Amino acid sequence: MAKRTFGSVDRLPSGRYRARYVGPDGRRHAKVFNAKADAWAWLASQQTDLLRKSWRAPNAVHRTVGEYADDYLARNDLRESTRILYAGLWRHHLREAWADVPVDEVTPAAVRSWHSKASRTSGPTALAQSYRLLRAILNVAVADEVISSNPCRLRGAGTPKASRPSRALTAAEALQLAEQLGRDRRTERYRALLLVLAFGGLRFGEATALRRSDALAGGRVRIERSVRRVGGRWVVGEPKTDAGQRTVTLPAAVAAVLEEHLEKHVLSSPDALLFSTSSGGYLARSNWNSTFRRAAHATGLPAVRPHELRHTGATLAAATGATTKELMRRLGHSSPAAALIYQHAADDRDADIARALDAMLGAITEARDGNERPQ
DNA sequence: GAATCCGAGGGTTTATGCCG
DNA sequence: CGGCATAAACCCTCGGATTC
Repeated sequence: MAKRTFGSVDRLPSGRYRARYVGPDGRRHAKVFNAKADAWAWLASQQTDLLRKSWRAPNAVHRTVGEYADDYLARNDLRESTRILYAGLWRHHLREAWADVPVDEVTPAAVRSWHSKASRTSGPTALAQSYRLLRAILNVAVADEVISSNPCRLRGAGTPKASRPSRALTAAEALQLAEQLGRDRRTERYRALLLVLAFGGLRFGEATALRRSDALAGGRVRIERSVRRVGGRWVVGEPKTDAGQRTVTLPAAVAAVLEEHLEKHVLSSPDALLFSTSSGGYLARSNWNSTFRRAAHATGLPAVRPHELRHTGATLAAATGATTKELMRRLGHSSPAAALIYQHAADDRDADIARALDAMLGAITEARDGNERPQ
């Protein structure tokens, strides 16, 4: 049942009348009048403003984009990594242009001209992300009803162009890289890591969080955590869902290399890192990247990225005919979307399926001809 | 002493998850 | 499905250590 009146009017001890209502900002607004009718009239006018979307919270109109940004970044429901990312976007791409502009003076034209100017100095992704951040910040002002609509209306400006897809290395290329790493005694300790990434399909952060005690018998590796760097500090995370926690079995040849690696490069303590820097700390991605790149260059492989090793692991697993569920488990995915990509990548299998169908059809034909079905 | 590599830092870009 | 949040990867740079 709908409320019959908007707001309420009550009588104060002084004998005057006070009109009150709860605004879209969740706060209660009030004004005192001498006459009861004036109080109701004021309520009616506020309601009209609300319906016309022209209602403005008192004192909020003149807040600047910078003030809204500060609030936005201070929200406690942002993860630290996101806050760091957004703070960087704000500092590098938005602050100079927008910090001192009152939110109600941000026009679509101003946004457009900022965007076209910024497109000359920012990369496409940074531009799209900072545009989205600006839009998100101003959306708070819209929610506050300080402005009636968001001036960020550039079509498609929030979605950067997709980059080129990454390719998976072949098993042979991965082995070639491993050999290359083994040639130099300085990079030899990276060889096992490369093989584990390529044939186990582990995420880099999962591999570098592995400890001696996670290497189980039978070439199995237990993945229970991952490590990443947030704002210059190492953060070891336990996966929130069960999907990330899993045990991956490595091919025997890789397991053998890992055994050797354990003897030569890993301290004896059960919690010694399996793949660490020479000083025993977590392996930084940038260092692994450059080592990887040098090896790739030395073997004459076309441009490859370290992450493509994971694609290798995934694609090879898919090519063995693993089901979506099996792939998800091995890769630690919580949704099938990613695993499906690899299954498509393993489309070579289609020919095998066709051959198998041929065999079945042949068998049926033979049976119809009265022959025994060959077993 | 120059060349090369390692390790670290920080900004940028991509991938994935989640939710309405 | 799109927007947003977040995780993860990429990329560049630089100082100091190591090797040649």
